[in-house]
Amino acid sequence: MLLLTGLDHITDEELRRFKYFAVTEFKIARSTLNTADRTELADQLIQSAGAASAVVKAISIFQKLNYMGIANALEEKKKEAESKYMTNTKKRGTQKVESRSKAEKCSVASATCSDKVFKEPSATGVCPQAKPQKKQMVAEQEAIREDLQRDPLAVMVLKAINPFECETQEGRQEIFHATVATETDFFFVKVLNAQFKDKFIPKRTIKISNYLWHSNFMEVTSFSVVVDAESNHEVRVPDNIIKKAGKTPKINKLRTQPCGTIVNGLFKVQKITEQEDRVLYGIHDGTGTMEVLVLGTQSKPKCEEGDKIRLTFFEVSKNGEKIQLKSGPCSFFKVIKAAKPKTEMKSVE
DNA sequence: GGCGCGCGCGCC
DNA sequence: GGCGCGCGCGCC
Repeated sequence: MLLLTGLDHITDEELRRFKYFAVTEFKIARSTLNTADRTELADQLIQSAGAASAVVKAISIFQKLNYMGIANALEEKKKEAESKYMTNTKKRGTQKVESRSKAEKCSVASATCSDKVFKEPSATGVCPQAKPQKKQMVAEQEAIREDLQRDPLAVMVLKAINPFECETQEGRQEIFHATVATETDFFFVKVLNAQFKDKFIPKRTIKISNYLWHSNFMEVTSFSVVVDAESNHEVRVPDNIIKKAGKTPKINKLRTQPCGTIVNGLFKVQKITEQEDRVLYGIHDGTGTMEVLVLGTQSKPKCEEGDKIRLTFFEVSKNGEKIQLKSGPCSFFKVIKAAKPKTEMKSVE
């Protein structure tokens, strides 16, 4: 399962390079390797070297290919799995029930989970057919190297929106956004695997590890591990933080925020400018006005002056001297129609 | 010392 | 979650 998780995170081109090294590292015929897909490859590696040794060798290949993000993450997962195996072995027989319930709590997308995942790779939510663009992949690995947070962080879920389809580095997939908080802070989360939705239930405390920290938001990927916290380890979030987390920021405040700040909120529209591949919305509140740029809306939602727009995961962005809110690849945009004024009386006295 | 801004709280 | 009020702090 560890292997498969690692292999799922590389492109087809990288897979070919992996196989090139695998021929010498493992004693497998090149012809057999070449036709293997990710699942078959993982199977062959294990057949050839045994599960434990196959992981070690795979890590060494990832290191040779300089895919350090993946190598490190695999190494970490391996250690995790080993320590789990040790405790399970010790407890076996006396506390079998408890260890099983632990495994069940663990998400399907986690690499340390039951071999069910191994037999059904589609259940991991990672799309093996995806052909990410090379440049994006490099950027992603950079991010993994710099921002991968391995230590579990306990947070309380404040809010989670319904999953929706969006274009990511791994192709088109279901993602969702959430807001979570610790005792002292709240932050927004981008979850790139809709299977985690059943963990992101408001008021629940969850532990997230192997997530990416993007300076102003958290990114949970298929590589991350999300588990329910033990009932006696609940995070208690003060009311003022909960309230602040859900508030729409004031426009004058947004003007002072650095580029890249993630913005969620409900705004009143006063002007709409439609262009071919984009729509500009003029928004206002009691503190000022601002522009919202929504890119690439194939289906332009009908919006009129006076309606409101709900923005999720928009970014503060600079367009020349002008500060605006811009949609990113994973932004969510919704028009909320203004309440219709009471329809005209049919008969006037 | 006065004014203004920002934050927190409570009501709707 | 929006809105409005009040309080406290910092600057002139």
